[in-house]
Amino acid sequence: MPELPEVQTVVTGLQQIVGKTILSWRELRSGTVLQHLPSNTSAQHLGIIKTVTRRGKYILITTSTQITVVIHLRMTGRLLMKNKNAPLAKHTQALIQFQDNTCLHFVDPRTFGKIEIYPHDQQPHALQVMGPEPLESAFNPAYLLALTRRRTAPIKNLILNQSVVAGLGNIYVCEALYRARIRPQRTAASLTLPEAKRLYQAIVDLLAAAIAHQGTTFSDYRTIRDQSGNFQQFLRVYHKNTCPEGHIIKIIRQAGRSSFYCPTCQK
DNA sequence: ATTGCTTCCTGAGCGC
DNA sequence: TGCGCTCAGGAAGCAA
Repeated sequence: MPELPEVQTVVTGLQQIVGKTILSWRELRSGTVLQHLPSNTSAQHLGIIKTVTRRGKYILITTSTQITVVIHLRMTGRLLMKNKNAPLAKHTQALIQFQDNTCLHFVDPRTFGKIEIYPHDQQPHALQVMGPEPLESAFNPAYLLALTRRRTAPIKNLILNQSVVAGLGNIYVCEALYRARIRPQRTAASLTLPEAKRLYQAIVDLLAAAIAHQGTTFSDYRTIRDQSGNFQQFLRVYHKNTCPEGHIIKIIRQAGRSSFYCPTCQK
């Protein structure tokens, strides 16, 4: 599933659409594109792409006509750059067509992904309450330790929460907790200062390494050139039978998701 | 305020 | 071979 490193890889790839003129968008599956523009705005004149950026797991595309296109891939969404008359893959839900005969395809089998079109001064509520970017200075050991005080939720649930820290999903949370040697079911408040420091460092190092390897392809994620990521070969606990030390991995259920951890290495 | 459960959806993998 | 069942999970919405 696309988490921060995968979304960052897509956004980096999408820098090639900056400067392109949008001709139109097409919604092939009803409900995929949510339009929040005033009713007197013509959707046919979306303008020229100015920027493509990332916030958490959201992709933000701004245009010369003061429009922001917000895309969330959820679990199985893909964005693929193709030429105008390229055949449509199964589950292609929407298309953004450019004047230069290229086209951005949004493919999503499970249909949880969304494209939202906003005026530039509006954005989804989730972005307004989103926590700091983990690779920026607002996210640091002191911030993480302060947030965990008086919180009874498991540490895993806390760092999955996008309003605590942006961009982490199930894979990187499991991996970060293994690298920090902390069990996922520990209450947040039970973390010590050294543990908070380890967790911070594990998150930062892990995300940087995953970005350097174009993300993790577990099932559906691809780059915009339809290539797999390479970080899956560096996973230590997620969907593994044993950790690198040879201990048997345990699986428990938390926040509706599978937690993979090593009962020996993680305390 | 915080926590946790349910819902959305379809393909893969499994047992029989 | 093919059927039916279970599982995968991000985030909104809601209940406690």
